[in-house]
Amino acid sequence: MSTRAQSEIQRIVERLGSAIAEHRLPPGTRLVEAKLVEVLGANRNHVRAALQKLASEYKVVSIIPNRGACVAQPTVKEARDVFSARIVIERAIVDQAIENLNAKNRHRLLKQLEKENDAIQRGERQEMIRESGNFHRVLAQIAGNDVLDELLAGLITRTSLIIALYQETPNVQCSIEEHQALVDAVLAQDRARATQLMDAHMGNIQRYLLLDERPKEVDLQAALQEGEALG
Amino acid sequence: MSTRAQSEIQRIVERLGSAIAEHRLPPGTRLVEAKLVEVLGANRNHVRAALQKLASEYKVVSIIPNRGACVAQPTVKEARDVFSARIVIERAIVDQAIENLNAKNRHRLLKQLEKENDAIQRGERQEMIRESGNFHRVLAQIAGNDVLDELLAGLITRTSLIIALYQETPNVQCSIEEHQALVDAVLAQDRARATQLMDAHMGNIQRYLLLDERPKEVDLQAALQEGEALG
DNA sequence: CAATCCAAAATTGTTAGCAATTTATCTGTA
DNA sequence: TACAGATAAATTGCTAACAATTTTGGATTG
Repeated sequence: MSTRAQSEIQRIVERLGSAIAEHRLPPGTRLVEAKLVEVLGANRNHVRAALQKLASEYKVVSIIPNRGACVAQPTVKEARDVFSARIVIERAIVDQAIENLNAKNRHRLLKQLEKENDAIQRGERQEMIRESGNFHRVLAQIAGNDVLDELLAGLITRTSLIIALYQETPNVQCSIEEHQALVDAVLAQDRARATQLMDAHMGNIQRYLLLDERPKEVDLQAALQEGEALG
Repeated sequence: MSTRAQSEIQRIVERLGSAIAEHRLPPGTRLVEAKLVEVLGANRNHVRAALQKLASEYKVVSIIPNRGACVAQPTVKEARDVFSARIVIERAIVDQAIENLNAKNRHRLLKQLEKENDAIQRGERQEMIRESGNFHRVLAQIAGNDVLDELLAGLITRTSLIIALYQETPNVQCSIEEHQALVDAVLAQDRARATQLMDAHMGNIQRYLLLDERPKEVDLQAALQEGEALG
C-alpha cells in the first residue's frame, strides 16, 4: 500500500474518529460507504479500510457483515473495562510524567490548560471535548512512553463514545478545575497527590454515567410494552 | 466484509503473529505476498489485510510502500516502552486477579503451570514460549477486564519479538520458577508480594536483553569493517 | 575490473465491474 | 387494514486484470 493511500486512510480514520469522539456522530449512526465517499471525497476502498480499522482497532465502529457499519454502542461491561483500564494507564502516566518534568514540559502543560479554558470561555462544546482529551495526551507525551501514549489515545476515544452513550445530561467530560488541580500536583512533583487526583478525576467522570446494571435494550422494550397508542 | 473473510484474515493474523512470537520468523524476514498466498492457501486480499493489521495494530510487521512487508525490528526505545507499558498492565492484572479469585480460577492457574512444565519436560521450545505467554493471558482473564486482556495480548506478542531481536543466548523468556512463585503469592492473595514478584519477573526478562544504547545496525557495520576476507 | 545503464522479472498497488445480500417498495388477497 | 409474497433498489463483498514500482541480471563502456 502506498504512503499516499496509507495517509488517506489515516485521514479518514481521524476524521471519523474525532467526529465520534466529539459527539457529532452519535452511537448507532449508520455509516454508509457511498455516503462517506461522497462527503469525504474519498475512494471507496480507502473508506472501507478506515472503517475496518475503526472497528477492529479502535472499537468505536461496529461492522455487521453484509449490513454495513455504524457507530458502536459499547455494553456496560465494556464501558466499565475501558474506564478501569484507563485508570491503570493514567496513573502510570502521571507517575512517569512527574519524573520527566522539565521547563519545556511545564510550559506545555500550562499552555494546554489555557487552550481548554479558552474553549470553555467561547462555549465551543466540541472544542472543549477535544481539548480535554488533549490534556490527557499531553501528560502522556510528557511521560515519554510512546506505547502508553498510543494505548491511552485509543482509550480516550472509546471513553468519549461511552460518555456519548451513557451520559444523559450533556455535560462536558472533564472539569477544568480538576485538570487545574492535577497540574498543580504534577508541577509540585507530588506523586501521591497527583495519582490520587487522577483516580478521583476518572471516578468523577464515571460517576455521572448511567452504568447501573440494566442494559440499554430494556428501555426500548419497556417503551413498547407500556407505550401510548400511536397516531 | 463477510464473517468468512473476517475470520480468514484473523486466521492469517494469528498464524503469522504466533510464528513471529514463537521465533519461527526472525526479525527482518521478508514476507512476500505471493509466497504467503501459496503457503497459507489464502486469497491475496486477505493476506494483504492481515499484513496491514499486523503492522498498524500489532506492530510486529513493517510495511515499506512498494517494497512489501517484513518482520519488524523494533528500536531500543520501542523495546523499552513496550516493557515499561507491560509492567504497568501486568501489575494491575495481578492486583485484579487476586480480587477475582475463586475455585475455578485457582484450578485454571494450576493447570496452566502444568502445561508449562510439560512443555519444558518435553523440551518443545516453541511450545514453551507459547505457554509462558499463555500464563500471563490466564492471569489477565482471571482479572476479568477484557480491555486489559487485549492490550496485554498485543504487548506479549511484541515482547516476544523484542526478545527474538535483542536476546543473544536463546533462553526461554519466562522462568517457570518465577511463574510458580507468582502463582503461590496470588493463591495466597498476598497483593504486595504478588505485584512485587511480577515486577521482578519482568525485570529479569529485561535484564537478559541487550538494551544498552548502541543500535543494532552497528553490529553490521563493525562486521563489515573488521570482517575476514570471503572465499 | 568497476561502474553505469537498460531490459526483464518480480512484486506491490489500484480499480472497475460484477456478484451476493439485505432492505424497501409494490401488489394482490382475505 | 393486515399480511404475505414478489420485485426492485440500495448496499456491501469480491475478484481478476491491469498499472506502477522496485529489484535483478546482464550487457556495454571507459
